[in-house]
Amino acid sequence: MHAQLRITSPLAARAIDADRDDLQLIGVAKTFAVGQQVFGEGDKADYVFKVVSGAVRAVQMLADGRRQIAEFYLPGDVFGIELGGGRRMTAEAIGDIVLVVARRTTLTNDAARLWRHALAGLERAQAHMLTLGRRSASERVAHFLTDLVERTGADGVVELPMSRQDMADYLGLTIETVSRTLTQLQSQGAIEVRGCRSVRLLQPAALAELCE
Amino acid sequence: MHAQLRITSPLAARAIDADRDDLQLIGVAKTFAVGQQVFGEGDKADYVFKVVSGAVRAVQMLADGRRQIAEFYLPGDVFGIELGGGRRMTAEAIGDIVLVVARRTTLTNDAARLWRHALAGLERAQAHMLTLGRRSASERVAHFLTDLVERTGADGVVELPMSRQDMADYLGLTIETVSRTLTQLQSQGAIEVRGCRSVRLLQPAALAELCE
DNA sequence: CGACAGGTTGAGCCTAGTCAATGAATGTGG
DNA sequence: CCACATTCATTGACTAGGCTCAACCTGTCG
Repeated sequence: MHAQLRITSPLAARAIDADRDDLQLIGVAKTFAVGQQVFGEGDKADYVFKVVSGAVRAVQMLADGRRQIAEFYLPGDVFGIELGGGRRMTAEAIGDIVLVVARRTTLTNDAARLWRHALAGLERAQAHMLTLGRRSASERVAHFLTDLVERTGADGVVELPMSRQDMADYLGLTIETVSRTLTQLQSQGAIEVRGCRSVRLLQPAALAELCE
Repeated sequence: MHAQLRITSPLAARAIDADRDDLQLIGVAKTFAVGQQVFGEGDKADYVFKVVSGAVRAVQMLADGRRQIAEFYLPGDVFGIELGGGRRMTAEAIGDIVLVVARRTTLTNDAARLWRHALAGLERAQAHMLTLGRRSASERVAHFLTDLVERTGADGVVELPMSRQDMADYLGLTIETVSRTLTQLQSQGAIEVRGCRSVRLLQPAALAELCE
């Protein structure tokens, strides 16, 4: 169940992260196909990753199949920083992706550079707890879209890399509720759903209001 | 709204954390009264804290009064590690507490020691997301009690430092649901509620089953 | 073009929330 | 020490938001 982390193309150009100021992640590029596991729960946490292209989901499962997505990682995001005790999440590719992979040990001297990524992750997790614990379905969806457009959105258009099921499992809802909520937001004129993987925000202010 | 962090008793014995191996937190002891704010949302994040006695809640609020408690900090827990951009939480004393307070700058050279605390916090936050997103009321309460007894419980008795409202806001429920769930678990013989601040776990196995 | 996975819509149900009343515990002043 | 006030917890009746189950639709790809 462990995705092979052996570098598949040792001759590939050694990828040095372009965003040096952010994280001098010296590693190698690696490609994963749709649905492929980057790492699984219980694996040794020897590597740290940075998304180059595509999106990754961090998944937790209950025995009966209930699923919670803790986070989506988009291009530029660093993930996989953990204590030694083994992965507590499964990370899977949503669509085909390219990551930069670096040994954790390589970065030990460089730990300060990972510091902010770890703390940023904590902050996002805590913010998401508020959503999961206290927000209504429409607030959750509005928050999700607003967050995505801030992270990736060109001129208010969000290209959703993930399925409805992924959205639902991230937001603590069902696919039906996500779908109904999108329809409802559309009929209110707040968004335009143009194909199920693309949403345009027509009234960002209306959505922002739902966020607070 | 910012709790005074000026040290109130400069002559107090300089507290060097007993748990050296864990975190060499060299700071001063400081006392807070019931409900007193340790720090508030927006404050500068200049200090790091460790709980000596009592319990602390980390609170997030929405404009309309909805409240989410991201975490409870119990004796031994370190909290308040954040990026520079200001507190995103309010931390409040539950009952009278004693903390050890250390300047963040004091610990910069010592950052590696805070590393594991930050990552442990991230892990706890991610685990809690699963609870908030995907578990039923009885599963949430069972999880909460099991967690507490692991962290503090002597022989299966949990002394709850927090009110029902705090529990509800941590679990993403209402006080009524928390209360009803406790009653229900009691009538199932899983727990014994002995006064509203003390619970004895009679069938930890039954609770553990609800946790997975 | 047909098949299939993924998405939407509808009907009914159920869990947890809301509103309200009662009960227990804690604190204060006479 | 007791009476009272106040806050917190429990219980009940009812409501509602989101879930379940099921049918239908859409888009994608061979």
